[in-house]
Amino acid sequence: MPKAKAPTFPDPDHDHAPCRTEALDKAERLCRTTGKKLTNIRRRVLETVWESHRPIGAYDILAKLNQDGGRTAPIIIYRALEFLMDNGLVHRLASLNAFIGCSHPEHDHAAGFLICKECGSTVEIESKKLNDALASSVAARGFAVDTQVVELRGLCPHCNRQRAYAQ
Amino acid sequence: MPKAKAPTFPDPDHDHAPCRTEALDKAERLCRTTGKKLTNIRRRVLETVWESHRPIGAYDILAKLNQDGGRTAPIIIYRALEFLMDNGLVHRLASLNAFIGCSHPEHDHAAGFLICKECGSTVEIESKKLNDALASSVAARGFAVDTQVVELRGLCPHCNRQRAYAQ
DNA sequence: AGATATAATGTTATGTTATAACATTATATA
DNA sequence: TATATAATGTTATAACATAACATTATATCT
Repeated sequence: MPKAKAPTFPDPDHDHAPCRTEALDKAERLCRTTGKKLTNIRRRVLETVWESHRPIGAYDILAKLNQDGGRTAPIIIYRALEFLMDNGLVHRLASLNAFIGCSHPEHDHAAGFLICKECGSTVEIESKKLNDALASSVAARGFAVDTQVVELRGLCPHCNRQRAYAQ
Repeated sequence: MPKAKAPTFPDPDHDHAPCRTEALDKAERLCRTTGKKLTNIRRRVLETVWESHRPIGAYDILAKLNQDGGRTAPIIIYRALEFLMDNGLVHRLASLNAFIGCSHPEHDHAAGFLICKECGSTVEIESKKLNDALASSVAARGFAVDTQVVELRGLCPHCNRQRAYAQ
């Protein structure tokens, strides 16, 4: 298995098409492998989530799917999102009530997120150091962690630089 | 200044009255010091939040305040909560849409929370190690953190022990 | 004290996010 | 092809949160 590269913030000007394509391909493969069904609505929701690196709300997904006259109901979206989350293809950001695609759904992982308050770009981090620190500062209290929500809001490198020049 | 003791999980059988009293006293003092007004509704909301160590939702607070015939509206509660949060007296738990009292509102702090999935008891942690780990694993990516949401769900020591015996 | 500015609360309505309950349709398997 | 299971569709509503504007309380100045 190739060594995972540390994810960096997407360049605002990057060509996004491959990100989306790759994510969709991975999802197809993963579902084929596990026997799960990536149905039409699920694929369309996943595509919509992957339209950018910014989290998107369920009702915004809904609006996009309905923009050419569709009449899909909210619960349809939520059910698709539930499936996608159960299969690691999408994460929910509790602090935003929004959803974002996961680029490495292959392995289970306790993730954290960096959310740029300026451009909205969000990156998933999976740092051993971070998780170890969480684990140890928690084990000391006899607490057994199950699931974690780690969402850090701030400025991404690009927006940070912009801001410096703006001065 | 006395060294802060590491907060532990509240014993399920502990005498809770002093917790509430102390929190209210601190709030009074803090507001007197800063010139902020701890009005009636704000105090009542804070008291309600401090009825236990479990996070409570805004509408549950509302229900408690209205239980003897009151007709307070939701926004009144949210405004009181906003004041209390602005002054460090209450924290919001994004993963639960709920609120919990802060026992050390004196100093600004980037907190994390341990939430017991069994009994609901929630403890605020403020570990230097944890925050350093967050900061460093994030600085490496050129990200400048502003605010953090760290909410860990799992089993508190008491419920963990219970569960062991239940086998 | 009375005028006036500011802060807090009250009132009504509505926006936003998420799920419940049950009907129908598609898909897989015997 | 019968039948079970999974997925989607439909309708309604629950749960969480805020907007806009009116009224009341409190502080400050003259």
